Amino acid sequence: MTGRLNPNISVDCVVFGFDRDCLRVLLVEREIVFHGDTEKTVRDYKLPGSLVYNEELLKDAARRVLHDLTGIGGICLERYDVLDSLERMDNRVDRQWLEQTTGLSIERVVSVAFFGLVNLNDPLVSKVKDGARWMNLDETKQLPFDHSAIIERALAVLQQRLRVDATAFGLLPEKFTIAGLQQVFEVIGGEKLDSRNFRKKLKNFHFIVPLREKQRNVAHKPARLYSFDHKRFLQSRKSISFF
Amino acid sequence: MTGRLNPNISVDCVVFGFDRDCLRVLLVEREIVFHGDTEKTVRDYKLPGSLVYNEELLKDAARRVLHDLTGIGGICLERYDVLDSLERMDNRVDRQWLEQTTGLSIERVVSVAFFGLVNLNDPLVSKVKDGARWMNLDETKQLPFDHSAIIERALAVLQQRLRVDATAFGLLPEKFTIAGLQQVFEVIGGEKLDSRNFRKKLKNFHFIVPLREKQRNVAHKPARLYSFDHKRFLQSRKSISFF
DNA sequence: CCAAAAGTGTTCAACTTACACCCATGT
DNA sequence: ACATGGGTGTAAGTTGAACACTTTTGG
Repeated sequence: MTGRLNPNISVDCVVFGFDRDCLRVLLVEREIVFHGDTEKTVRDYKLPGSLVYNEELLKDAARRVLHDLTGIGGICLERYDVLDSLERMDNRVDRQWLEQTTGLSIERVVSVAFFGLVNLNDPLVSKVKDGARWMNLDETKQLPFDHSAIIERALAVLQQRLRVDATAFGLLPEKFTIAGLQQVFEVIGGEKLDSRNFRKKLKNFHFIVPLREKQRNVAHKPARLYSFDHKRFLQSRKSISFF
Repeated sequence: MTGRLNPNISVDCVVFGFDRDCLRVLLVEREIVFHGDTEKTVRDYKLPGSLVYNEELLKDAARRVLHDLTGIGGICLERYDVLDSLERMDNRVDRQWLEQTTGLSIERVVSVAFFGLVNLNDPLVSKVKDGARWMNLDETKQLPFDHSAIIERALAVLQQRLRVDATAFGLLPEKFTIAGLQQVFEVIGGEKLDSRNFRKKLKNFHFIVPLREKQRNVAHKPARLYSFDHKRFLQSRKSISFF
């Protein structure tokens, strides 16, 4: 991307990482150098975000910024919020940091928030640039600024999507077990589900197709494997809701 | 509001007007003067919208712009979308019009969309400035640019809100009939409802309180009047969904 | 007495929730 | 043989949809 950065429009990304039995959020370390009587450096973690180019769609900007700051690419991002409070930049820290890193003079920044979801078992994604870090969701309750609230809202929207989307299957291997699928819903939904009722529900969903194969080398009754049929999913898309 | 307009950020408002048995949308006439071989003036209707001041929250901007362009004030607006396509201003007409009316040079404009809902029987709202017009929803399917789609999305969000909110009661007088309430849901939802099932559902909602009063001077069995108890509504807010 | 809208109940199908035991494998 | 997670069925309650007739008033 070339062209000029727009000093008034930014994007912020909340990327959730599914990690078997917990959810994480991708943050980037920020270094702020204060030039006072004595020079002082402060480090903290923030959501990856930055200004947008004039010729750039917001969703493209979100992907670019995410890739530049964390090294992660090729993921789906969905817009879900707009941050326009006047105090966001009042803190001077954020503004100063932005001015330092962009070389622009910053007055008003309206930020558009995106969220996405990846599988942390995928090595393409679990390894991030220096300075980026997957923080456990539980530890994000006390982030600076409004970032904790931004994450909380993103999670709520993600949970909605999960009920209606094929999102969940993006986190699973080609061949997966019902228990594996259930775990996705449990971790993201944040609550245990009854496996009998869960399976009963899936009976209606013909886009989840049983294979002849089973697990091997597990120290218990091996589970049947299933695959996700995207074509059938689109056909039956009308009236589906998980849970 | 004083200060400087930000040339990169605008708001657009979709205001629905409930008119007994139909829905309308508030549009403003726009006049574009082309300076060609012969001077030509073109008029069309657009959603009320304009640039935002640097010191202004988006929701305040939306209220201000709406009031300035249409004369309507004091209504609730909810943010529901962001319009960032690069072609929006490609048309040259929109850009030229904006530059004419704001005196700014326009490069990139990201617009944040709001919607609201008013009662057209309320005379404070049914009378609008010259150049503004309540257009029947059915007639908005062929508006220029992406405005028809913007309205369609706004309607979808409004319909969701209606199921969960106290929105409907804002359109009714202090004392209303069940049939009146049902009509709100029918007009906005765009479908007839079964009155037996509708009443049955309301039985659970103790924030709709029956009065001793009845209608008078109607040429049929007079209906009982009800009132909306906002306190009780907030208490029972947990698990409510109309329909 | 007529027109017009108000008001009222039942049945059926579909879905949700809660709950406990046997099964197939690896060690 | 045992530990581990896989897999199954039923009963009770709730919800949503369909459907027709009697009541009360004004004219």
